[in-house]
Amino acid sequence: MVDSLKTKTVLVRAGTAVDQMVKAIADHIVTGALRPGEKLDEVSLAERFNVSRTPIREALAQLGAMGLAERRPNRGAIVAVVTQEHLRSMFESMAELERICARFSAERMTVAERRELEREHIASVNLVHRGAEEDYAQYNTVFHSKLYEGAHSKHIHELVSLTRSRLAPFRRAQFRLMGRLSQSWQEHDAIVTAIMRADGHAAGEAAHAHVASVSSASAIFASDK
Amino acid sequence: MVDSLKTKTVLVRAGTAVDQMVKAIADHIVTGALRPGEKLDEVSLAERFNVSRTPIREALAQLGAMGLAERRPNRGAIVAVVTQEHLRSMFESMAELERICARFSAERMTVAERRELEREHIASVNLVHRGAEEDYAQYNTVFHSKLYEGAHSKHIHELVSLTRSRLAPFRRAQFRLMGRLSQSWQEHDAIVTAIMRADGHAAGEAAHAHVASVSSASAIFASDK
DNA sequence: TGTTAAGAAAGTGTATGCAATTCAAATGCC
DNA sequence: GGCATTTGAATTGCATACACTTTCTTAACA
Repeated sequence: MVDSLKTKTVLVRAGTAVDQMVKAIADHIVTGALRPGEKLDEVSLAERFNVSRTPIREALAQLGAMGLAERRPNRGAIVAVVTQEHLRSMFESMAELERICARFSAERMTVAERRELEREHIASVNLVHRGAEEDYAQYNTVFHSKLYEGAHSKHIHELVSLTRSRLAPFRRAQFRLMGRLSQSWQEHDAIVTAIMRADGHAAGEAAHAHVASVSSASAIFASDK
Repeated sequence: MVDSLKTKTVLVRAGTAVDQMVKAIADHIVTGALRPGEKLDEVSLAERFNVSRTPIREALAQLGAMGLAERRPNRGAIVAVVTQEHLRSMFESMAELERICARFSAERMTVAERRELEREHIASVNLVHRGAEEDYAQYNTVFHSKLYEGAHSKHIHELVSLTRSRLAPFRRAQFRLMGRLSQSWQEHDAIVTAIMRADGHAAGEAAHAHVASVSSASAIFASDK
C-alpha cells in the first residue's frame, strides 16, 4: 500500500497509538509541562494529540497503573500528586531494592557478568576525568541496570523498574550528578569491589548508601506540599 | 429515581462496570477457571458478562498491569503464564519485602501499634489451640497487613500489596496452613517479640524466615512448566 | 508433495455517539 | 439574606461501528 494515499493522516505514526499517547503524556508529566494535580481532560488531550478519546482513556489507565496519574471514578484523571512523605518512601524503597539487587548480584552473577560489570566500571573513570556529565549519567543508568539484571530475579527487577519509573519525574540526571561525579564513581567502586569478592552484605550496604546519597541530592526537587 | 423502573438492567450493578470486570476476570484466573496461557477473547468475555468490549478492554489492561494477564499488541491477551523461575522470584521478593516491613515496623511502630499487634497475636493462640484453620488464615492476613502498615512507608506498602496480589493465584490459604498452625504462630511470635524489643534486624530475619517457610509449603502448587 | 502466495475469516485498534454521573449555578423557600 | 433543591452544562462511562492487523485456509505453482 502506498503511503501517500493516506492523505488524512498528516503525521505517520510509528507504533501503536495508545503507546504513543502513554509516552507523550508521560513525557509531559516527567518534564513538568503538566503539573501535579492538573486535570487530565480526555477531550483536550484527544484534540491535542489528534486522536479520539479511546486511546487517551487507555493511556490514562496505564499511566494510573504506573503511578504517574491518578484516576477517580467518574471524576476524571489528574497528574499524580506526590506528597513529600510519599516521595521519601519511594526513595527509601529504591534504596532497599538496590540493596537487595546488589546483594543478589554479588551472590549470583555469572563470571561473564562480573567481568563485564568491572570492565565498564573501570572504563567509566575516563568519563569522570573528562567531566562528561551527560555521558556519565547515561552510563550510570546502564550500571544500575546491570545490578538489576545480575540479581537474577525477574520479579525484583519488575519492582525496581516500577519504582524507578515512578521516581523519574523527580530525577533530573543532569542536576543529580552535577559536581559529584567523582563521589558517584567511588560509590560504584565500593559496590563493584564487593560484588567481585562475592560479598553480598557489603555490596548491599554499599548500594544502599549510594542510593541514599543520590536521594538526598534529589530531594530538593520535590514538590513542596 | 425509582430503581424498579430500570427494567433493562437485570442485575443491579454495584460499582463501576470495569471494576466489576476486573474482579470477575481476576477471580476466574485466581480460582483456576481460566488456565494460564488461555486466550482472553474480548468478544467472548463481553458476551459472557453482558457488557460491551470497551470495559473488557480496560479491565484487561488493568489485569495486565496487575500481572494477571499478558497483553500482546494486536494479538490479544492471555492469562499470564508464570514460569517456575518467575514464581520462585516472586516468593523470594515477598520474603525480602516482608523482611523490610518487619525491620521498619520494629523501628517505627507507635506504642499503640505495638500494643495492638501484641494483643491480637496473643489472642490468636486460641485459634491455634482450637485448630481453627479458617479463622487463623484470616487472622494471618491481618497480622501481615499490620506489618505492612507498621512500616510507615507508603511505597513499600504498594510494592508488597502488588506482589501479594500476584501471588494470590498460587496461595490457597487452606492448604498453605494445614497442619502448621503451631509453627506459624511460633514464627509470628519471634517477629512480634523482636518488634516489641525494637530489634529491627531480628524482626527482619524472623519475617524473612517465616515467609520462606510459607513459600516452600506453597511451591508445590506451582504450575509445572 | 511441499512451498508459497492470495484471500477470507477472526479479532484487535480506533472513532464516534449516546447514556449516566458529577459539579455548579441559579432559583425557590424559609 | 442564608440554605436547600433543582436544573443545566460539562465530562466521564459504555456501546456500537468501522478500519486495520493477524492468522488460518486454500489454491496454484514449482
